Amino acid sequence: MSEVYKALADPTRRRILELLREREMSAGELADQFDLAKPTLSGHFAVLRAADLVQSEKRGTTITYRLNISVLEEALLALMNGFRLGGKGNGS
Amino acid sequence: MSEVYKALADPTRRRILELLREREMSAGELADQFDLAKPTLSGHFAVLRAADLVQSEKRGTTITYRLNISVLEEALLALMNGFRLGGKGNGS
DNA sequence: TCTATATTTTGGTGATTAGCAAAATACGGA
DNA sequence: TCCGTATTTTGCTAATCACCAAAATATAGA
Repeated sequence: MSEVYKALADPTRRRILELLREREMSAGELADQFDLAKPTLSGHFAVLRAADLVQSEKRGTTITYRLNISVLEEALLALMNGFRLGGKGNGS
Repeated sequence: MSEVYKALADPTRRRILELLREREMSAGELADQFDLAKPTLSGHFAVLRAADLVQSEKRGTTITYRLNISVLEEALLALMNGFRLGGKGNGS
């Protein structure tokens, strides 16, 4: 669970997650959105995978990444609840 | 704003925030809750202050830390909204 | 002014991290 | 099997980070 926070700490990774919110994308497509070398992005993907924030599917020579929205949601809700932050009302 | 995520990435700092949710505490009181040297905690306080997640008030020789709940709440809500995560319904 | 207490600042170390180039892997097609 | 494309792995460097001991700062009280 702590891996989620670590994953979110990096701005590039947050941007990757935002991009994946719109639609799933291949590793190469994602890499094109950044001014970074592909191995660098590949490392970021690995961190996001380790945190289970994204799922990957390999088709042919291409790897498609998809946002694992439930993990992100649970992590943020856990944090909100940990601090008794209800926002729009948490029903308690 | 990005400093908030960095601040939340460390488990010791998250624990400090949880402790401050219960009640405000002095630097020394907080330090006693951890198995870490005081300068280490002092560094964590500085990170939390830089992120504006805590406020400090000096009275005599003692510095009292208090949770800045609104900053934490705004940061988490911003993240939730950024990912269109409503949780219990975001009224849109 | 001297001492004790509370806290931060300084200076240093070891671990982790983000970045890159180059090499390796995996796959599809000729 | 050989080639080209997509992606990851490896090996490295520079920067950041958590941690500590020791020194510095600030305040209260004798």
